[in-house]
Amino acid sequence: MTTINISVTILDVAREAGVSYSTVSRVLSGYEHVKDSTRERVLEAVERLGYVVNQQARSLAGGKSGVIGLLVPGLDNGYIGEIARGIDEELARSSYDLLLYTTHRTSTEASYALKMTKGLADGVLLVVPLLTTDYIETLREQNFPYVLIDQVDPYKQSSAVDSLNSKGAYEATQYLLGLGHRRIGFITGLMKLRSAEDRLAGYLEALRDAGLTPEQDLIQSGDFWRKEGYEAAERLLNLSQPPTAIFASNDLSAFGVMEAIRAYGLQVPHDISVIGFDDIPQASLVYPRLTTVRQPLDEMGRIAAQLLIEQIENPGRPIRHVTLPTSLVIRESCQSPHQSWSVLRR
Amino acid sequence: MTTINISVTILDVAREAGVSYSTVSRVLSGYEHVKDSTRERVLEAVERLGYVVNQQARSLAGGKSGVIGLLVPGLDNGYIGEIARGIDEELARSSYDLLLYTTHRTSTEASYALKMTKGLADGVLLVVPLLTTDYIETLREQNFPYVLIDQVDPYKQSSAVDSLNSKGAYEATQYLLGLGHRRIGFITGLMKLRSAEDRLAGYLEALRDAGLTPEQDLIQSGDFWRKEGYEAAERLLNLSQPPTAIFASNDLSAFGVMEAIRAYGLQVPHDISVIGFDDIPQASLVYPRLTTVRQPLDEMGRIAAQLLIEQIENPGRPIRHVTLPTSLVIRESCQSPHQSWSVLRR
DNA sequence: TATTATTTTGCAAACGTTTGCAAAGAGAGA
DNA sequence: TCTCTCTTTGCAAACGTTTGCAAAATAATA
Repeated sequence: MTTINISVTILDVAREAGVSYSTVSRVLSGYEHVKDSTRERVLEAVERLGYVVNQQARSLAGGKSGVIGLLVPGLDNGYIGEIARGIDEELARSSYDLLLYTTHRTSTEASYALKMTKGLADGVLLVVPLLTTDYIETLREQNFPYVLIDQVDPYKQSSAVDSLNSKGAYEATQYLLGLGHRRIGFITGLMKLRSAEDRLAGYLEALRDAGLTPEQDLIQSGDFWRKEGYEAAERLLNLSQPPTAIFASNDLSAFGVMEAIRAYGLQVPHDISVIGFDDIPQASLVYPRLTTVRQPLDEMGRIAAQLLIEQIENPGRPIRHVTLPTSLVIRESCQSPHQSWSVLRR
Repeated sequence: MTTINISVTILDVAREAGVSYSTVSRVLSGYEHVKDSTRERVLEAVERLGYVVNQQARSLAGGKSGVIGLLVPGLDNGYIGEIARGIDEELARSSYDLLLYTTHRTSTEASYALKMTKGLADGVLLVVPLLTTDYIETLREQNFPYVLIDQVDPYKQSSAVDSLNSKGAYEATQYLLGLGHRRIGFITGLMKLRSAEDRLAGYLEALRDAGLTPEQDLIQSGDFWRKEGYEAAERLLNLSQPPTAIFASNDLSAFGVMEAIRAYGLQVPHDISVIGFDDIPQASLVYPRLTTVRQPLDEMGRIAAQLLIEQIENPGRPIRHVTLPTSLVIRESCQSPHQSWSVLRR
C-alpha cells in the first residue's frame, strides 16, 4: 500500500504518550478505568499531534459512526428546510453529523432502507410522507433506530413526532368564524396523507360546532403545492356564491390562493381572507403577511433528533410518539368579511 | 464479539457463488479481469443474498467512501437551499451521498477542516464566504479535494464556481436607468465579501457609463440580511431627496426594502421600484413579485459537484474556476419613475 | 504436443479502531 | 513484609473491505 499517509493514528498517539494503543482508545471513547495522570498524558499527545479519530475505523470496529441519516423527498420546500434546521441544531449539540438522502436517489424502497442501515448512519430520521410502509418494515426488521417526522406509522410501532393537525385546523376555522365569515372555502392537501385528512376534519368539525353545514362546493381538492392552490382557488372564485375566506391546507397552497385572488382583481384581505398552515419562513415574507397555523417544524426536527439519539444510545428503549401543539399566528391576511363584496365583484 | 450480525458480507457472497472473496470484491468494484461467467455467478449471489457493501470497511481498506461533504453556514436561507438542491441532483446522478456540515458545529477552523478530511468524505464543497482562509489552506496542505462555491480563494489556488456579480449588477442598474430612473439607491451586501464588492462595482460603473455621478448618500450599507435591508431603506427614504428606485444587493434585503417602503405608506413599484439579486425561490412569491438578477444557484451547485467528483476520481487534475453568467429576471417590482412622487410623499 | 504468454483467481496483509481477556501494579489488611 | 483484591494497562483478535503478489487456468505460439 503506497498511500502517502500524513494521518496520525492512535498508534502514533500511543507512542508519543508512552502507553499502549488500547489505552489511548479507552481515553478517547470509554473513559473507563484509566489513571488520571495517564489520561492527561494521552490527551496532551492527542493535542500535540493533532490527532483526529477515523470514524470509519471506529464504526467498523463496532463503535458508532456518529452519523445520522435524514431522508427527505427533496429540498425544494421551505417545510423540509425548517425541519432540517431543527435537526441540525440538535445534532450539533450532540456532535453527530448529518447525512442527507433524498428519495429521488434510488429505485426500490426496501433496498434503499437496507442500504442505509448498512451504510454509515447509526440511525435515520424520516420525513417521507409518501413512501409506502415497506420501508419502515425493513428498518424495523433490521432493528435499526429510526424516527418518523410528521407521518404516522399505521401499525403504531414506530417512534414519531407530529403535530396536532386537526386542532390547528379547528382553531383556524374558528378564528375565521369569529371574524364573521360564514362561507369559508377549504383547499385540501394531498388526501393520501394523514395530515391532510386531519386538517379537513378540523375544518369540518369547527363548522359543525358553529351550527353550519359544510358545503361540498366550498371544499376543493389540492395537493399541498402552490399550483394546485391557485387552481382550486379559481374554482372557488368561480362559484356563483364565492366564499369570503379561504383556508388552504398549507402555506404553499395559500400563496397560490393569494395569487389567484389577485389575478381576479381582488384584494387580500379586503375582499377575501386567506389563512394557511405550517408557517414556513416565507409566510411572513409575502404581502400581505400570511395568517397561518404554526406547526413548530424546527421543534419537531429537534425533538425527533433527540428521540433518535436516545434510541441509538440506549437500544431497547420503548418507542415514543410525541405530538406537538400548533398555534395560530395572526398576521394580515384575514379580516372581517366585507358586506358589499359581491357587488364589487362585478 | 457478540454482535448479532444479520449482515451479509462479501464472504457469504463468495461462498454462495463458489469463488473467493477477492473475486467478489473485484466484481463489485474494479471490474478488472474477471471471467464473464464468474461475474454473473457473483452478481446472482449478490442479488439472492441481498448483499449491500459496507462503506466503512470499503473506505477503510483504501477505497472511496462515496460521500461528499457540504459545508454551509446554516440552513436558514433560501440561497443555500438552492445551491444544495443543485448539488444533490448531481450527486444523485453519480450515486454519491451528501454529508452536511454547518459551521456552527465546532470551534477552530483548521481543526474542523482536518476533521472533515479524516472523516468519511471523499471531498468537500464549501459555501462558507465568511471563513478565513486557514481552512482552505489546511485542505490544500492535506491535498484533499474541495471546491469553493460563490467565494474566491485569494491565492487563486482552488477550484471554484461563482457568477459574474459585477456584470449582473451592471445590467440591473442599466435596466433601472433605461426605465428613466436617475436617483437609484443602492444597498450593499456584507462588504467583507468579494461578491458584495463586485455588485457595488457594477452599480457604480453603470452609473458612470450613463454619465451620472454616484452619490454617497444613495449608497447605504447592508449585510445581505432582511433586517439591515429594512433599515438601510429607511435611511434612503428619509433623505431630503429620496431615490425613485432601490437596488438591494440580494433578494433577502430587497424584501426588507419592500417592507420599509410599505411601512412608509408607499407602494412598490408605483412610488419606488425595487430590484434584488440572487433570485431565490421566494422572489417570485412575494407581492409584487420581485424583479431581480438571477444567479443560477442550483446550476452553481451542480457544476461544483461535477468539478469535485472529477477531482476525486482523477487526482492530480488541475484546478478549475468556472464563472457562470447572471441574467435579469423582470417581474413586477420595477416601473418608470412617477413624476409627482415627491408630492405624494408629504 | 510442449512451451510461453496471458488471463483469471486466491491468499494474505493492511486499513485504524474497539474490546474481551489476562497480566501487571497499587493499596489495603494481616 | 506478604497476600489478596481492585484498579490500570497491554495484547491480540475482530470488524468487512481492497489490493499486491503469486498460483492456477486458459489461450496462444512454436
